[in-house]
Amino acid sequence: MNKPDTKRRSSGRITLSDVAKAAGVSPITASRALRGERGVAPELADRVRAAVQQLGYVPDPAARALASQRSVQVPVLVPLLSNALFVDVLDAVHRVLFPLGYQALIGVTHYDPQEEEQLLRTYLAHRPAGLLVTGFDRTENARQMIAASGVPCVHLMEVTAAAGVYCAGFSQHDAGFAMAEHLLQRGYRHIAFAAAQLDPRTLQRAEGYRRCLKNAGVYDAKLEILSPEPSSIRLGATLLEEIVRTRPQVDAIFFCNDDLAQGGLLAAQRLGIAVPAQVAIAGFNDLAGSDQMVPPLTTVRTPRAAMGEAGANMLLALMRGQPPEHNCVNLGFELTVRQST
Amino acid sequence: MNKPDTKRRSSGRITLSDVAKAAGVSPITASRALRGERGVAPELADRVRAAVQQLGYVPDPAARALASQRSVQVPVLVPLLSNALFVDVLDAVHRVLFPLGYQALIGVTHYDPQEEEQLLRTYLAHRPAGLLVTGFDRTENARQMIAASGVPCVHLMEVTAAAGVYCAGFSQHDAGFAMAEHLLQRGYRHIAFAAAQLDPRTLQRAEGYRRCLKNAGVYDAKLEILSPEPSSIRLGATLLEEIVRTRPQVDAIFFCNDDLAQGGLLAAQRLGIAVPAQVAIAGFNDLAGSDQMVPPLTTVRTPRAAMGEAGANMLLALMRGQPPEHNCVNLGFELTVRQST
DNA sequence: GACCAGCGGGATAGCGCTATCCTAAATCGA
DNA sequence: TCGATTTAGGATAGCGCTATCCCGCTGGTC
Repeated sequence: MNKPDTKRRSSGRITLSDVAKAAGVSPITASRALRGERGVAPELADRVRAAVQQLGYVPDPAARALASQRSVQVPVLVPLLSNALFVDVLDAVHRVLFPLGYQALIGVTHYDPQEEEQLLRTYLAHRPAGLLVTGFDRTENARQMIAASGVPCVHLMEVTAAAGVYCAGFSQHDAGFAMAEHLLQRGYRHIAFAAAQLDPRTLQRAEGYRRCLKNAGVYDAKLEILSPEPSSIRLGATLLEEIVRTRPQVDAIFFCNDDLAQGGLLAAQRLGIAVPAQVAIAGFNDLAGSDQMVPPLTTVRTPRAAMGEAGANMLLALMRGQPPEHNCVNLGFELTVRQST
Repeated sequence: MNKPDTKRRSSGRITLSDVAKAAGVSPITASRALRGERGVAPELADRVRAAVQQLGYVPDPAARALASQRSVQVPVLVPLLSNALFVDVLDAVHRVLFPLGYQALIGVTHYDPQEEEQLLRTYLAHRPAGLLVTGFDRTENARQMIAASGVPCVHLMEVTAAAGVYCAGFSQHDAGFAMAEHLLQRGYRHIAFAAAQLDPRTLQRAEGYRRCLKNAGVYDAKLEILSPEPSSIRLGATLLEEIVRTRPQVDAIFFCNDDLAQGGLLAAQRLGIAVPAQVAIAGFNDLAGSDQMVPPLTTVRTPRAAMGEAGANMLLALMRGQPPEHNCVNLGFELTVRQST
């Protein structure tokens, strides 16, 4: 009759002690064996692993986090989930981190620095193992919280030359420049830039466009149509209609994202405007469907999966205490010319 | 000179004890005050809240989880993120749970029951507060793990009459039936069903379509085109091409998802097939862009945000120990007739 | 052969919070 | 008025794991 001690709160869960007992070692040794820490005699380690198997032991992440001051969680802060762009990045991140036991926590900032700050506060309280954030644009407070926490952090989507910052992305500016250049080469001279959301990366692309057209001496500020509304296919249609109505001289439109471009293309079709004969249309990101449009959409293929993967791997190195090879990985982009320009 | 005790491991973190000390109460009272548990004199509670504010205290979720045997995490298992459908559901779930301090953990099963089982094993080890899963189709093992864990669980996307099961969804079968009925009413008699992925919900829609056409006596098994490949715009184009090539009698195509239908519509356009004059095209889910297609796509609007919201609210009730009003919420669907049929 | 670094194993003591029990004061009936 | 409840606050003891210190044992060094 082993009457349970009066004050037991046990959850019936199989604990490390159970494993240790079964393996005939002390709990600490079992712990070390499972984490592959320090020297544990191979034979003991095997016994521990066998006991784990036999008992179906699963470590308790909460206890682990509490004792070691570090969890397995990796918050990933993205602006939106409704843009396929970020979904692809997340997917790649998850694919790298999950098999290694890390938990990607998805945080949605809605492009709002205040909201991001709030999310960071919450997530940092969870003692995350690492942190992935989108771009460099955030409140001073947020920056300091990240720095003060000591949690390794990798920035996605953009690149910078700044020291001590880890990032995996590409030059949004150069990509915008490249597309504008392509349109110039095709002979267009009244090239509009239609953008939504106006997040930092969109503005960098706008700057690339601007710089390129200025170099060629064909820049016209009136041909920039910047809407703060969220990007969508419908908005793309609206923007195209507005452009053809108010700026009839426009012979090409560079949309800052493919959903806008797709909407623009469909609107052109509805209005009986020939693409690219009357107006050329270009997009950005090469989202799903752009290659199927009629005509297929010229766009810039961005390294979404590669950014997620590279960022996650870089973070992995940092979390393990190994400085990664490069601070900043520039993954480039690929101008994808199809029949809409 | 207060030399730290020899064996301090303190992380410098502000703890509940600090708050309690500042408020002049015991840690337990502070804990109770913050959780709004039992009776704590309003004045003391105020003092505690003030101390929290002043010190910038944030509770440690790991410690909390360890002590209370329950975390604030809510895993949400969805098949894919690349289908906007699930992203909308997730977004709604997050919107409900996050403000109340819960953490939605996103798990992607890739439509694979084994993978789902593995994810469940991992997530259940985290002592989640609740669980949201997609549909009812899972391994027996997975079902038992959920039941044994005692974690409240709500099923999304489908409905069932089974007792003791919580769900928020709509009848996929009836939705498939309704679309088929609409096509019949429009006078189409050779109605093809084109599907991809072939997950349980797709098959339920297929069954609805089948039942409806059989009732009308116009069912033809040869007009079902079922592809196990993942659903995509491109695949929709391929399927349409295949249908017009091999089944020239077809006068309407019911695609099981809007991405397929959009791809089909674009392919028809490329092939010079008039929609709906030569072939009518219908989709499912009313995804972004379907209303912008040329012609706009007839589809079924599904209650994605509502399912996420209702499911999360139901789970909330369960997590608080209150049985929800209904076991199963049927959120219906809406046939959205546009010009493609 | 004494000495010291290196290594494998274990005992101990928390990590920060809450479940549980306890006590003393307040409330309540009859 | 007095015992029986109820109530508010606190003391205590973990939750399950790992950081930290400790010890005994090699095995080389001079």
